[in-house]
Amino acid sequence: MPLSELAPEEDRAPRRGRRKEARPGELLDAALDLFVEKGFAATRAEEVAARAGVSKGTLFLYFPSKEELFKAVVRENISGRFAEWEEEFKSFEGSTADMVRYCMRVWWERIGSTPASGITKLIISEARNFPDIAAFYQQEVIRPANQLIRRILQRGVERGEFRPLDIEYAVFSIVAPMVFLIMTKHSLGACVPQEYPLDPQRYIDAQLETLLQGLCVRPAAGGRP
Amino acid sequence: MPLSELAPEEDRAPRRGRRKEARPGELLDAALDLFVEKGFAATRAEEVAARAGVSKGTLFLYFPSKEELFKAVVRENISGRFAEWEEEFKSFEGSTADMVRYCMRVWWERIGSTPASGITKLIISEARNFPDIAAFYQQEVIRPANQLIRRILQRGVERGEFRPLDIEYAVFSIVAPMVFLIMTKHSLGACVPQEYPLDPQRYIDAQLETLLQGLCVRPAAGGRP
Amino acid sequence: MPLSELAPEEDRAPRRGRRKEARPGELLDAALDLFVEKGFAATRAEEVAARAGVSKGTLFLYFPSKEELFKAVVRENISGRFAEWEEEFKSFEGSTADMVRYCMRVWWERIGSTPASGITKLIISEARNFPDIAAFYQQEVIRPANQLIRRILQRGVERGEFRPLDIEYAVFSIVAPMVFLIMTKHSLGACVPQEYPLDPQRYIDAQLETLLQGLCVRPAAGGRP
Amino acid sequence: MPLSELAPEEDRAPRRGRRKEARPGELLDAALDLFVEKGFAATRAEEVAARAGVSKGTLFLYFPSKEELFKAVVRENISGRFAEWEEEFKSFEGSTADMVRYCMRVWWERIGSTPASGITKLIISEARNFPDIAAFYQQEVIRPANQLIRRILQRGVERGEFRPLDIEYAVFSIVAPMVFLIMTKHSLGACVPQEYPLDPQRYIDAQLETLLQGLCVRPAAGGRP
DNA sequence: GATGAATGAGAATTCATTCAT
DNA sequence: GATGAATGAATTCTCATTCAT
Repeated sequence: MPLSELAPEEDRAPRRGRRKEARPGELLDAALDLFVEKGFAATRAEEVAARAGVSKGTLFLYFPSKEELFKAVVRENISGRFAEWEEEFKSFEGSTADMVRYCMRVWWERIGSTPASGITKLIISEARNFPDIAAFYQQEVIRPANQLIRRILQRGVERGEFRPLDIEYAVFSIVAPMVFLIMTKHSLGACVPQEYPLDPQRYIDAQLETLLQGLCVRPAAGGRP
Repeated sequence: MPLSELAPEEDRAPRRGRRKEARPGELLDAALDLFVEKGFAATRAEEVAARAGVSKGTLFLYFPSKEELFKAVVRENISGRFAEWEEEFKSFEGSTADMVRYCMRVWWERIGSTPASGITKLIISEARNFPDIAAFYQQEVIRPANQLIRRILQRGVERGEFRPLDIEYAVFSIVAPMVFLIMTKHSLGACVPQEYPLDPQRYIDAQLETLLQGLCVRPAAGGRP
Repeated sequence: MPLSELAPEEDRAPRRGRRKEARPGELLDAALDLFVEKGFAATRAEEVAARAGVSKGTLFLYFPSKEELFKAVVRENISGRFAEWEEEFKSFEGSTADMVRYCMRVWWERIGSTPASGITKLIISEARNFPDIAAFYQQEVIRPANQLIRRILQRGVERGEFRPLDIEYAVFSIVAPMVFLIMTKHSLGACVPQEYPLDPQRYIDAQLETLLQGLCVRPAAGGRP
Repeated sequence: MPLSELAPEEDRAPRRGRRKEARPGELLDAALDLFVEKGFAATRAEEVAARAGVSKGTLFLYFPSKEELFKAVVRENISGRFAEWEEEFKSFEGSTADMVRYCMRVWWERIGSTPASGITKLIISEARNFPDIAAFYQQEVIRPANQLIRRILQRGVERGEFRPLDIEYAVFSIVAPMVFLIMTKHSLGACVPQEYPLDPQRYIDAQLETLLQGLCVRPAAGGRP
């Protein structure tokens, strides 16, 4: 048995033949990056393949067309974690303000700061070229996300922590700053270095401060925001 | 005197034939629409020409390349109105909360609700393909806009109307909802009809409500903003 | 009678409306220059018009197509002077060597040094794209020219001035240096300045020297070269 | 051992399919032919591809643009054989007249009669559209060629075989007939069949006869040339 | 399975030619 | 007659996709 076979595959020079099962994933990662960076139309299939370390032909071995690759990228990066999050929130013990804080921070940790955040920019940029993908994303991500936030706001109002709200539209007070942060990160933030990137902690703190004071009932005096 | 003579010349210009003066504008309008809708790469030059009612060749008579057309679209739609707005705000008499309200509403009227709003989506989507245009836009639009808002917030804080703020980042509490509204309008909002479009008045009112309560000092008691 | 009419037309500012009858000629001159410089296909009709100081439309007013313009250029620059030259030579009194000298020098004066020399380069470059023009040129220019030279050589041989020659092919001993000089002038000579242009007098003298010694009978005795 | 194994590999290569090694050469050959025939501008890239038996796309796989193809054609057909020829001449034993004869005949065999001769017509026709290529050709081909001929003439003069010459310009007495023969072959000669083609042996013999008698010292006495 | 040479439909761009003014 | 805005056929070049190896 040659020594080379003892080393884990990826530790060896990955010149050729990496873990086979990993290829589609690497292609999807590369595709996400490039689609986010340049848009669907301006991304060349060969570039995706090159970044994934395979040849052009291999890309089409796993995905029948560039469009199918796009769909797979969206599917792959759709957070299917809403059920899990609903659970976390159902058993949440603290104040609703804390829920909102937790919500934004955990979102940043698990989504916003990861490459998956790019999917948001991608969908926004490409929605009108792929209306069915857009509808799918609306269905699978945006609607559940909004629903989750709506429940939080409802809880706040019901428990007398938040003032009466136009809940349907108040949702966007939470969503907009998150979307804005992502858009910034993936567009201007990636190419106008003297002004960006924003500091995400400071950004989220600043938004939360104003947001929560804006949502909470104004007490004779107020607890910490 | 026939009524028709009251109409400005260009309204009676021949639908086809010589109209050198009008062409570039029509092409820029068509291009803005299509670039916003499909992105730069996915928009065919011939489509732009067709939408402007001219032939492919005519487009290249006025713009030496598709890329120059893109740049011209951005240049054309850059709001050079910040000086004017600064003026309006300098002489503003009311409360700073009213300034913020005025700011968002007037923005919607003059920018958000017009086709020019598309430029924001366009820049965000294409920034990384056109970094110099992005830098230019940052310089000419974003920086002055942020500066304007920063001044408003400063005024609020200085006059004791707003609580102490991380002004640099508090700016985004005003910008984010506006950008989000535009993005919605130009992406999902244009292709997932069952959930959109948002009602802009209601949206702006809801955001202002939370935003202003979030910014203002908490009074012992307070009239609603 | 207005004063302006006294001045010769071309002396006045030729901003607009030059001598009408002159236009086709100016177009032909411009076209010859540009066709020689860049070739037929690489010359744009608008450039020809611009160099002639008229608009694109005017060009097509005088010549129904770019190809017809080309044909007119060739026709215009065809030396119809062979009859006249035949005459000159018929009554020529001196030695045949002097005829040859006279021939090359007069050719340089009347053709080689003028813009009309470009037609040779043009024909050589474009012959295969315009075989009928090539045939026409062969018929109208090359054949008579060769005929003229053939007669000179014949005279030299008949009078015992020249040695016996393969007259048909000896013609090229006179033609080749002239064609070469023109080709040099209009191609490399126009763009490799450190080696060119050749000095035409010196060139012609050098060629004549060798040529005539080569043609003349060797005075006393001589091994074949 | 089967005979077929003696044939070089590329002779047995499949007419279609993978032939990366052979493609550029085939394309260059096709391009040389067509550029010589029709000129650079009038030759369509697709035609070149078709003549090489491949598709449009394949051409651009090997050459990034039509202009680079042109440059490659010139580079490919530049005779790098001057060193070798210098060698042949250095060790030449016979008379200088024989050298001149050998020179023209060997030139016809190795260059003039091959497709590579087209490069001369190509350069002359396109020099002004590609001045840098022209300069390169001047540098790499014309200058060494002239140098070679200059040395021959010098040898003739030094050994008392040739009369005193304006060597710089006498070079053209050898070059001009060769260039003329090539130009004839590739332009009128290819499209006015009733007068052409010239018989190269007869042409070269006729030129040599006159040329050498013109160069050699006149044996006993001499009338003025 | 993987590759990359080859393909050809499609997009940007050019430019001869037309024609309303 | 002259103009130059407009046209669209023709051309260069790109790139998703195929397929022989």
